[in-house]
Amino acid sequence: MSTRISTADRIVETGRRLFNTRGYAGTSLAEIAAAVGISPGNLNYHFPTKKDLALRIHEDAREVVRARRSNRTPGKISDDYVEHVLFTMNITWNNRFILRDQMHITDGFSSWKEALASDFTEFYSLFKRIDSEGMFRHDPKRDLRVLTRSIWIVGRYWMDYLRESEGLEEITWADQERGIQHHFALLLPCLTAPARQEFELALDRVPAKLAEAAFVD
Amino acid sequence: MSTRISTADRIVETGRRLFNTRGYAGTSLAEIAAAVGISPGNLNYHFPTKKDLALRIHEDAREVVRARRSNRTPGKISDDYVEHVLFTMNITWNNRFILRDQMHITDGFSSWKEALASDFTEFYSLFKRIDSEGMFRHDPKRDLRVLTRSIWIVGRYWMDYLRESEGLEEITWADQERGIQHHFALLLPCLTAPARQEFELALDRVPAKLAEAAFVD
Amino acid sequence: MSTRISTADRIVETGRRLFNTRGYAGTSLAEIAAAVGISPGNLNYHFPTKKDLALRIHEDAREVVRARRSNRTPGKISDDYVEHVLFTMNITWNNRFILRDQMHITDGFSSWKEALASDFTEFYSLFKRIDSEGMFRHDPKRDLRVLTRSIWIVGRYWMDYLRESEGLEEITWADQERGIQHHFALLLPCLTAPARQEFELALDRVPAKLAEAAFVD
Amino acid sequence: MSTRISTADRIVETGRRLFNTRGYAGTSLAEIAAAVGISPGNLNYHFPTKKDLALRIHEDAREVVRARRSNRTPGKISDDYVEHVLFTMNITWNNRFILRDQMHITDGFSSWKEALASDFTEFYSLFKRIDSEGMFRHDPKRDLRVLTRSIWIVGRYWMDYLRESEGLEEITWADQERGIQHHFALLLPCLTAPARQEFELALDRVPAKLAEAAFVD
DNA sequence: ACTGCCGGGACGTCCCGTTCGT
DNA sequence: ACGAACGGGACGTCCCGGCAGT
Repeated sequence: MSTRISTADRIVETGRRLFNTRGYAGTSLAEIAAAVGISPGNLNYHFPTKKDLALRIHEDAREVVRARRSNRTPGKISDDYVEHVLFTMNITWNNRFILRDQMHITDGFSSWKEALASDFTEFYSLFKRIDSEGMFRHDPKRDLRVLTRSIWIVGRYWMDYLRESEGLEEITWADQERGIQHHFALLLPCLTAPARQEFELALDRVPAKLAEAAFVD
Repeated sequence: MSTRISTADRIVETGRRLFNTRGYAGTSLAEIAAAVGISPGNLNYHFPTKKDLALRIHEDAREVVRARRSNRTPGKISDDYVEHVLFTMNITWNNRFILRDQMHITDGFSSWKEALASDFTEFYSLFKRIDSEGMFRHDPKRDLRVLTRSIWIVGRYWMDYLRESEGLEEITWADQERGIQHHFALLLPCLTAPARQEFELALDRVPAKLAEAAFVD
Repeated sequence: MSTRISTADRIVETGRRLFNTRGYAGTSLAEIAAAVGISPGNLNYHFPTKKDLALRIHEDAREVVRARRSNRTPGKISDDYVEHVLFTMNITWNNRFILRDQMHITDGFSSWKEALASDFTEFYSLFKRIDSEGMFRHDPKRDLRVLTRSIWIVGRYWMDYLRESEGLEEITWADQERGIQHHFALLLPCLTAPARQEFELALDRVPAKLAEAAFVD
Repeated sequence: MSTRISTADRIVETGRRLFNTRGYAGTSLAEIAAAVGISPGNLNYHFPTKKDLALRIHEDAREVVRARRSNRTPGKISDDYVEHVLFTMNITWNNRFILRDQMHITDGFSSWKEALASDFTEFYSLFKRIDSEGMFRHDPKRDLRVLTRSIWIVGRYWMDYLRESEGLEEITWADQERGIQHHFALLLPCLTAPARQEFELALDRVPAKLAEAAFVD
């Protein structure tokens, strides 16, 4: 509520934004300091090393993931599904430099890989709920794990696709909605008719929940 | 024909490999020169500028795309499909730095984005062939373009997924085969029973064609 | 009298120790503050400038010299001799950075050179006492001043020798005793037999006086 | 003979001179580059690291010591003695920063301590020659090793003494001659009358040999 | 075609000294 | 008296690009 933000947080925010758009190696600390409006010396006071700043951004992101996981109460499967997809898309987009520039900041970032893994696990449990609720059409050949991973990949890389192939730098709600629809294009053919309807309705219920999403940029 | 490779080509190969693994900004010309086994001055003789080298790599990649497109004769839809997926996975993986480090080398690389776009167009035409051959199960709600794009994304980012989530740096045939299977996990639920069988058989016919794929690393 | 040491004094002690071991230019104020357990800002409150701290250390050392000179009552020549050597060895070792790093802190340190000079003068007067008491063997070629200076140098640099050639960082009483013995190896050949005995006995009387020496580290 | 000196050697010479006068930590690479008349970038080409430069200077000095040791033919004991003292004084003076600034460049410099040790060993063997030639006056209490070390210290630190106590920065022949005389003030009282005369004459024979000494500054 | 050498500049890091608030 | 935060500047390192020589 307070408009006063600590210098350290302003650095973290600016750093995350610049690292995302210009890359980790392509962003100089001088640029960050200038963008924040502080001196390079002061930046060094808060984050002695460039990697320290990256690690802090990384930990903040992990904290957001942890906070969501503990504060969440399960609801309708379709709502949970949409919420999960939106959250994953956003958190990965807002911290995309971490994965993109892994090679420069390898040490200490292994946990982010684990974050991806646990995100997939959570996504997979949603599919098992769908299955246990009998919403899948009968298909003896279906490998649920493979199907889940394929669809998960679409969610993970949807925004990268937008940036690379469509040249976007700013993400709007419409972009996210398209992401959900591309999800559904894969999921819905596997569902029974009532289940399809249920999931399509879930998308309409989303905007009201949008505020809960971890929107940063 | 000759086993002797020109210095320029060795530079291009080494540069592509290092740019991919260490990033464009994270790779110094001195590193490339050392990896090739030549002096930095000599590298400068062949490529006056770092960006010149990147542009050359880029053009070589485009040339590979062009060559495939002109030398290709349509075959069975299922075979063409598998071949296309493999080609796209490889060409994008082998030149992933171009998209990843767009921000540093913006000028002259827009054409690579167009290459991706035309690749999608080609992929989309395959789906239209599948449709015209009546292989799709009936589904009035299907948006073919959206479905195509979703599945295309899985192919485009499959290897990025392997690197990020599974930590792979070297790609084997098994990894590519899994990529195809994740494709099929999405495509097959939309097909009629005979079409499914046809596509599953196509995968078995692949290894013989592997040599055609643009394998580099 | 109180066991409570003022912050300023703790800074002076820590600074002297660090300047000696790591060098003046090689010791940052942040390191000193951390070693003392205070904030850099507080250090700046007590000593506005790095050189101010160095000057304070310097003055404290000079004060020790002055205090000894005024509180001292002459005794036996041999006892006075040993006491002087010990004092000189210690005071120069404990403040060795002052001479070593002269070049960085030239202003205001000329007086320390004068302190050395007057120390030599005092040492020389001891030799004149030895001479006037008829303890020197007859030697027409002896230049008393040159002899004095040579022996003085051994005392001045004994501990530097220990550090450089023997790698010592901590000085024990045994090390100082060896210093005295190396003194005697030069002095005794010039003395008469009874004088030699007298000086050798003086060394045994030392430990009781040890507390008087300016032991700091 | 040639007036053309390689850039690397000019850097080494200038670096040694500046490190000696201003200290290792107190000399910036920019200063050295400016003094040599080259760009900072070029300096980095020849010596990637400041420590690399220091190590090179160090090795050059060790090489001088090795060269002298292998090219030397023993002569009169008195001449050898004077030659050794002069050489040691010069080599330590010309590279005094190495010992003074040990703390900043600890790694890889342990060999210099060994150089000091072997220099002392050589000096000690001279004393044993003096002894075996019956030049020492009879003295049952003499500990030859202790005497040798005491006198060695005077030689090792004579020039440091000149700088610290007499404020010298440039060394002349007169300064070195005084160093020898201070040596003799300690050595001669231990010698027989003819031996004293022999050693005193040796000093007069020196200037002709001066060119052989490793004079650098 | 290839090398050694070089200049200029940028970046990450460090450090000193100051100020504000308690 | 003390600490958190800050500004400005310097230093070591690195890197790109160029040029003379062969």
